[in-house]
Amino acid sequence: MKQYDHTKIEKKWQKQWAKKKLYKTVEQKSVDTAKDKKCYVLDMFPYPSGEGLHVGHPKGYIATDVYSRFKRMQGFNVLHPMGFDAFGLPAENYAIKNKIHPSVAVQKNIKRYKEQLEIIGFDYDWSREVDTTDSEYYRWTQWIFLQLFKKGLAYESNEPINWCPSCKTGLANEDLEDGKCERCGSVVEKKPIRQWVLRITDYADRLLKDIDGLNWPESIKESQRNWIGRSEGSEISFTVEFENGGKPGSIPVFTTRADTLFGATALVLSPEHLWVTLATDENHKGVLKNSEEVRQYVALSKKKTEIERTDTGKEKTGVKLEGVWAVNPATKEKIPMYVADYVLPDYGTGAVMMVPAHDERDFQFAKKYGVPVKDVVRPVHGEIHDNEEVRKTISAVVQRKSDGKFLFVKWKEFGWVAPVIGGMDSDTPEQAAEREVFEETGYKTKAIRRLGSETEHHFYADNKKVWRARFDQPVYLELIDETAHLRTKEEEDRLELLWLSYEEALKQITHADNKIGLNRFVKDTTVVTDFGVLIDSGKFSGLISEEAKKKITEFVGGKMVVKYKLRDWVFSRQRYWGEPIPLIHCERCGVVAVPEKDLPVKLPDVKSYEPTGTGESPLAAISKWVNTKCPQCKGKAKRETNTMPQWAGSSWYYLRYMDPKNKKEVVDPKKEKQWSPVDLYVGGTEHATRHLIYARFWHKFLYDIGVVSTTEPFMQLKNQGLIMGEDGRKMSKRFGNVVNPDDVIATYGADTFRVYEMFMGPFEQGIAWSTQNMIGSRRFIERVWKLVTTSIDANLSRQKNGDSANLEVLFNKTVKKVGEDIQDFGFNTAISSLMILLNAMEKVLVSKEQVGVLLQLLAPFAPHMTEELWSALGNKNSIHIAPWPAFDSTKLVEEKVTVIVQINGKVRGQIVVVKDANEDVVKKEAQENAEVAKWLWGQQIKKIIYVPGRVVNIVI
RNA sequence: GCUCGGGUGGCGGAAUUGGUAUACGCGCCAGACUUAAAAUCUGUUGGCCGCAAGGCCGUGUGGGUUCGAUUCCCACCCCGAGCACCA
Repeated sequence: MKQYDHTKIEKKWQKQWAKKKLYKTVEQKSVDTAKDKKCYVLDMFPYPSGEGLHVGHPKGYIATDVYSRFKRMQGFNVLHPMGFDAFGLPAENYAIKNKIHPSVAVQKNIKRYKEQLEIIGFDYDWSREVDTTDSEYYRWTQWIFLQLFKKGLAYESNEPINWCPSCKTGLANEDLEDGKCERCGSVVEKKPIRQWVLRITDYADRLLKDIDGLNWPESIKESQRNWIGRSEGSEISFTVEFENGGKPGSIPVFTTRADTLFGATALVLSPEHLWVTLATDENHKGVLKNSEEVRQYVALSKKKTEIERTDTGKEKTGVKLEGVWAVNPATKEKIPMYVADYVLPDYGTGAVMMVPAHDERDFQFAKKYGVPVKDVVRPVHGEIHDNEEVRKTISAVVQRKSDGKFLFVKWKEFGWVAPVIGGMDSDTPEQAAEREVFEETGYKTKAIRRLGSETEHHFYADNKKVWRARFDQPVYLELIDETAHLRTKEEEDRLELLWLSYEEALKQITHADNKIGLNRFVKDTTVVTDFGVLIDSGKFSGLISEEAKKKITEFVGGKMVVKYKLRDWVFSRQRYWGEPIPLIHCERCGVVAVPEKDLPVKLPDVKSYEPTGTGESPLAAISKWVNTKCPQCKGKAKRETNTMPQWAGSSWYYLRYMDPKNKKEVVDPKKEKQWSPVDLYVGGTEHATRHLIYARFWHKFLYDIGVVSTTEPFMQLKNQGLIMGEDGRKMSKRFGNVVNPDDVIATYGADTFRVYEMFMGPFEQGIAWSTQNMIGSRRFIERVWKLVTTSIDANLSRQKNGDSANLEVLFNKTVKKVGEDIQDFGFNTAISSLMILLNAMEKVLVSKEQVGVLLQLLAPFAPHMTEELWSALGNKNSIHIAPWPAFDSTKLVEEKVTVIVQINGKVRGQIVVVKDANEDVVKKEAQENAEVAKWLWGQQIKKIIYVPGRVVNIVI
């Protein structure tokens, strides 16, 4: 028996495979027939850092490798390529820090990554490798940009954008994390600089809608939906009038709650709102009486960082605009105007109507600044039924001063705990509340105030057996004295008095609806943000919110609109290491596209590439490169000096793999049709709202201009869970817990490494590395080695007790399960069933065929050792192109099955019966079983349930 | 706060349409081999009570549906992720 020498075996086969071009993908002649047997398996290509790979990085690559090998064995024409993404900030910052030119550093890092990947034994077709920094690649990145430019989807802008003071460049919204630069953690500023922006918002609707059809993890889909942030609402104009007699103007607001328009008691503008800017400038003195105060407030809020500005916990601030007012278009009432920085400038119209009664933020502001609160929606709880008995009630909130507890009653007959609730006659809610509290509890009280508006409840009154509608007004009352007066005997028998703290009350109150008044009092808020029925809203009173939105919008001449949170993609970086934006600024013709024949616009090779920090790219200083001729008028012109963001190259790389050497176009349409779309895409969750949105956007654009044939690039997406360090923390140099795959592979072998990473746990779940646990995988590999080599040595006639024929069912089951598990990424259970099979095989005499099947099933996971043993078995061709084993679906169940016998659902015994045993026979046998009979002794059997082949349950 | 995931032995984790909970692996314990150790092999291993036979309890908590619930329904608690003053 040969010793298992992983290093020798792995080197040998990696060399062989490369030599024989085993994994080279070829296009098939006929697109139509090729299409249904193709499989495009894609990894998110790495961004090669100077650190090299740690053991966590290859997890996804191993998974796609297993999957693609499996698919190849199933006869699919597999495309499984790999490449490198290397433009952008991280590479440039690394280069600056280490004083190596980025182009040199990147090539060095790529080389190191490739070496590390190669020893793991992947089946990549390296002849298709792409490198986003190669000018032959970025020629096409630039080409796509030009198409966007030509379609008007790339535009120049000077709006304030996110600026990272440390990286010295503008950033897209997607590049921020909690208002900080995602790369370096610096707090970003708002800075107006000239920049190129892509109109991704034009695609917002399609990007959102098409999410539904994707076979992606729910969490990623949800992240994208959140990020796009669609909301339907109304745009409504408010007339503005001037105290000094100026000409009235109007300001549009965006709202999703037009149904609350009658409750709009102020108009609020963001500090950046154009109207505010105009009203406070030199030319419009006299419009605002407090112009200076407003100007100062605006200046102050512009100084705040994004984080300070959008901190939800912070108290709201603002300034009233004196000397002007707005007119509520529904009520025609004059309402005050404020400027406040809780209103964001770049969402909706930058102005909102303030409805304190039905919006949490407005309520906070209104309370502080004394804006009136007007309730216009009555919340509805429960569902409306026909023939309801209607009651108008009050519910009383009574607090005792001495210990702060609240008064409740317990209904002795039903066990209900509730506040005092009583019917209203012709009196006011206050009078009714005082009367009811006294009658039911004997306490004298004084009503202080109503707690918000009425609430509406629909419920089934159990005690009276009727459906009931209740309109309830919560009222707060003060105790006149803390001693209760005598109650009638009748009341004493009916109701028990309880004094409860707020927390106790929340727990004990038996009907959730009865907590409303108490909550309004304790939390000191009467805000109702739910939909309901309109009240106090003129002719719209009585309508439900959903209906009223549209009708009120129409009534005031507004329109229904859709808004998105998604912002256009800030696409230029004031940095060196990126694709030059292929545009030319001509003194006469303006912005002109570089002619396609002149692409690529190569990044000039320079010594000094540090960012300038002025808002200009370092390229601007290279006059030889910058100064050029206008392609149209041949006059003096300058090149655009901004470069593209890191995400440009990765937004379309999956297309280039289909046709990596094409000099004439992005991709040959025939090849595109054969391979598109990507069938399976694997990578980390960190790309949820950047790469995966950008790539979808570009893909849809390319679809629109006829470059690609599908509307979505990636049909199925899987996220690998993170591998943490042995200490449970994220693997990082800082923690000293990084495990290097090269070391692991040198000691234990690539096959062990691969099997372990797939066996660790569910693929999509994060998990800590454990070298100890990995040894279990090594043992498994060694046991397979031993089983196969001893079988070969003994000429496949090892004598053991038993007979390999007994394994037939297990083999069929395992073949089925391993195939299914790989198909849906259940690698851990696939390996577990292979272990079960091995355990069984070790105990009996196995045939050459069976040994072969074991190796084939294991081949995608452990490609080297299975190849070695496969060839030792006498096979001439590679195991990796051998057809995947088939199973016999008639032989998935043993001839004899164990049926458990339960009595009243508890397992009391088991019987062995033939597979298709007659139900009555099984039931009879079950009762005769000695263990079971014991429990049945002297009992009356009520019922027997039989689940074929599984369980007999006897009910006694 | 909203949304999406997820809570199962000492640990990683398995469990078809509701049908023997803890497969497989790690660790632990015991045994074999060895002068010894490592490696390997064999066996045990959810908790409680019991000498034992055996019994009871057990999938975050509390209810419910069912002959039977890790699985379905309701309420709640905890952990992870995304979004968050988006009107």
